[in-house]
Amino acid sequence: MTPEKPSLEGLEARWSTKWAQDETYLFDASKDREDVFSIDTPPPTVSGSLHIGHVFSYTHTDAIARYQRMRGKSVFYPMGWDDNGLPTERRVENYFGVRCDPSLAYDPAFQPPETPDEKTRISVSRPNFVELCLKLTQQDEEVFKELWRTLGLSVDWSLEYATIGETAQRASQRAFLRQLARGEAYQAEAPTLWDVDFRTAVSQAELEDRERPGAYHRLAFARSDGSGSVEIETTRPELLASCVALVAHPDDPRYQPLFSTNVSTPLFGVNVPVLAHELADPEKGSGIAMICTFGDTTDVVWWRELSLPTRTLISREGRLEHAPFGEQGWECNSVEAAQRAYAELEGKTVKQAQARIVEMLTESGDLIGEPRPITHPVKFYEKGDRPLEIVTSRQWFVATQQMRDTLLKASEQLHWHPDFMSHRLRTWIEGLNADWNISRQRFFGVPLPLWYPLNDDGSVNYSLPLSPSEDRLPIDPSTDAPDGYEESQRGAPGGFIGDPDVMDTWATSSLTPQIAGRWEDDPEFFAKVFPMDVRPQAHEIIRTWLFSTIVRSELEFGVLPWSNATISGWVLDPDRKKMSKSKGNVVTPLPLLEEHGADAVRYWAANGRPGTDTAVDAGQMKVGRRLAIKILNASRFALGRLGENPVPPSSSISEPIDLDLIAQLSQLVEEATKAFDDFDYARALEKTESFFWRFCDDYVELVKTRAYGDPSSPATASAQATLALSLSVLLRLFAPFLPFVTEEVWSWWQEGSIHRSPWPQQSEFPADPPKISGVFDEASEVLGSIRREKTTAKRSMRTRVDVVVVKNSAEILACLRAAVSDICDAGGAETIDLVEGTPSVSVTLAPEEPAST
RNA sequence: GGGCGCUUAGCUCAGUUGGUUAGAGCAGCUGGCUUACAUCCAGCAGGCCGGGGGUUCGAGUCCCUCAGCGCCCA
Repeated sequence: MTPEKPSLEGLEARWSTKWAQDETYLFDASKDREDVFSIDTPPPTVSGSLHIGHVFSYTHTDAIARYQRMRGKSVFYPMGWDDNGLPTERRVENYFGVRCDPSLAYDPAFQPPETPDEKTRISVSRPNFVELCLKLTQQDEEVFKELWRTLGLSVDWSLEYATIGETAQRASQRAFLRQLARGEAYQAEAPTLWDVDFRTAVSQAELEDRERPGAYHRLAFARSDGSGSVEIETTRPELLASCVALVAHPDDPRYQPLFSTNVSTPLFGVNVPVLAHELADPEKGSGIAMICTFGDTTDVVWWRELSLPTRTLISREGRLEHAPFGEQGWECNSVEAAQRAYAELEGKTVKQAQARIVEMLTESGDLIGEPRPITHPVKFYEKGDRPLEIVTSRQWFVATQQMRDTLLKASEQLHWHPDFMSHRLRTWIEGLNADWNISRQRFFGVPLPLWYPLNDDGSVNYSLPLSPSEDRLPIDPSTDAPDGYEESQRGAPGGFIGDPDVMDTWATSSLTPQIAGRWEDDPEFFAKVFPMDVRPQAHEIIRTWLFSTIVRSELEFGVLPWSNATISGWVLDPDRKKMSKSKGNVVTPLPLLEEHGADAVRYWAANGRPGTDTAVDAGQMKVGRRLAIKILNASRFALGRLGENPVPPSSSISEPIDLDLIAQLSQLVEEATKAFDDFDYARALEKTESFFWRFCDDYVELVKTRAYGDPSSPATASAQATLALSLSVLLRLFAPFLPFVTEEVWSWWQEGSIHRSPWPQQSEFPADPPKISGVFDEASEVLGSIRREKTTAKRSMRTRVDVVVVKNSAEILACLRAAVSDICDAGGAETIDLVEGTPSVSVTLAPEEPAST
């Protein structure tokens, strides 16, 4: 039944509850694969803040999900929570005031303090820490879930997963073990990008360059043959003790005579060779550089390609560690002098050491001139606060560099929306310079499912890792024992130890299709959803999430994990600035949802073109709200005309203007369908919206009088049937965007959920194919002239019109003739004269009635 | 340094393979209580389509170039 005073209030709560009860969005796995539409939903990082950006991009995907569902697809639309990894660890440390100490034993009675002390962190065991992580992420997930329901995402909540959950752990460990078995994963003791605060390795994908002030220090190296010195420039003089060579470009005539000769380092007197390599930039500094182990990634390349020795200096905490001058590999001219000099530096942080060594070099006279300040890009972990160092450590890698060609081909096969986003992946793949390091020296994550045997002397035999059989997964090597061993042998000579590391969070996230699709746990189910139809995601994680997902899928299955990738833009603050916590301009979504309503916020989001950055715009939300209200009112009118009578069949649409509207409607359906098939939800909305306003402002006004007539008259039946059909079609076209208001109106006169009803099809329209005659447009034009005349005369719209003279071509007049009666009714005109001639419309208003005072 | 995207009304943006007079919404202004809606309706005004050059009968749209902004990669 149509309510007397329809309203948007409370629709979110009412309908989200009803949808949950009715399981409206339940995925039906019994359908054939071609009748399934599967979505690789991005699992939001639950420990991050709720962000209007979430609302934005998830609305886009939801609109597509709803469209596909109405097209008859069984939609696989899961929701995951990305809860493992560093952001959660950080949040847990701050929230509970704790710190993880893996050397401690589990304390089952541990309770976090009520009010955590900012300064003193309580040390807890790894299992206790993980418990706290699980506790907090569960709370966070509830908040997200509530937001998603309010927003009206048509997620099937029975498909919920978490990246720290058992299914995810099993899938991650299984995928890793299979890569290990195939030789795609390997371990290596190698120079690794290292964050000294988090004390973990990071991967190339997690790097970012930041512009930092630095200075070139010009240092003099004495030539070993006593014939003077060579001056190099470096931004990192504190690494001087780890210098293993100097390097210049092979074509550089200034240094060609020096190649293969030796020089000795200032202060420490270590003899190092002068070598040639193309990566040395003649333009940079003095054109000759010192190679240290290791100052940056170029040092690593030189070190590897020139087969240089290693003299490690930087510890995992970012301090200068002991340098055994005089011992093997640390030979120098004067052991005593080198030790004395280095004693000044040992134990200092990188920054402190630099300050001290500059003083020392100044005193010794080896620093030439003043340091020359520059600004240069420095590599940081994207979540880190201090520059990355390079330390040598044992890590597990996935061999991605050898996959370059496969990956480039995969990128080309993927359908990108928008297309140009594919460049991001291509340049990333082309620029790969390291294999994917997947081990992290952290705590809250999926453990590497490996143990290592201990030799009889208690040393670790890393070369023979022990792995569990797949049916044991998931395992935790810190509490589970490998096959053939007893727990009592842990740490004992001849026994075993567990791998202490966890996997990179992307090593789990890269398996979201496998995790959500129940890979190996339910092969039949998996075959129904994988490879998936679409991966929606943001563009800043193309090099991480999108890239790594393709890597895993190609390695395991040799196929792309999905056929489409939809890349959403960013949400900018109302001043078009990027939102960030530090700027304090992050917009939280709940107040907006409460103020404007979910449909209104969704309307704003759906207006954001695919891949386009969009500013938060309360004005657009107001427009959306107005649209929703308009839908309520227009529906009330249309359904009010039908009264208690049954909906007239579309075969009773007979009036030319009605047929013309239907023809235009049919064209709209075609356009909206095409746009949606191309993932262009915004175009579908735009077309539907502009049609709808014209429908309300012109069509409804033109046929209003006729629609009020006797239902037994064909003209009235035609108008009523047109209103009913148009309303039904328009509601369904709006349903993916405005799920609440459309469901509300649908419930007034239809059975079942609109979100389960079929997407409008051409077969619903009377004529096939319907032809646009133009009568509606022409009639609207004349009606517009009448309105303009009244407005210009500052008269009410109710003002009567004595006569309207329409001049136009015979063809158009013939077309218009069928609408004369409707125009007269809508415009309040007595007669309309149709005259052949140059196009014009003249309107004569009835004289103003004398004031009745 | 290489690449990608953007630049259209005061603001936010459409403009689909080149094709009448460049559109919408918001804001502004002027009117109107017209029985679906005043949370509304009608109308008006507002633009060298970033600059320059070229291709074409015809360019917001294609090509070249310059500038500014944003991003990706090194």
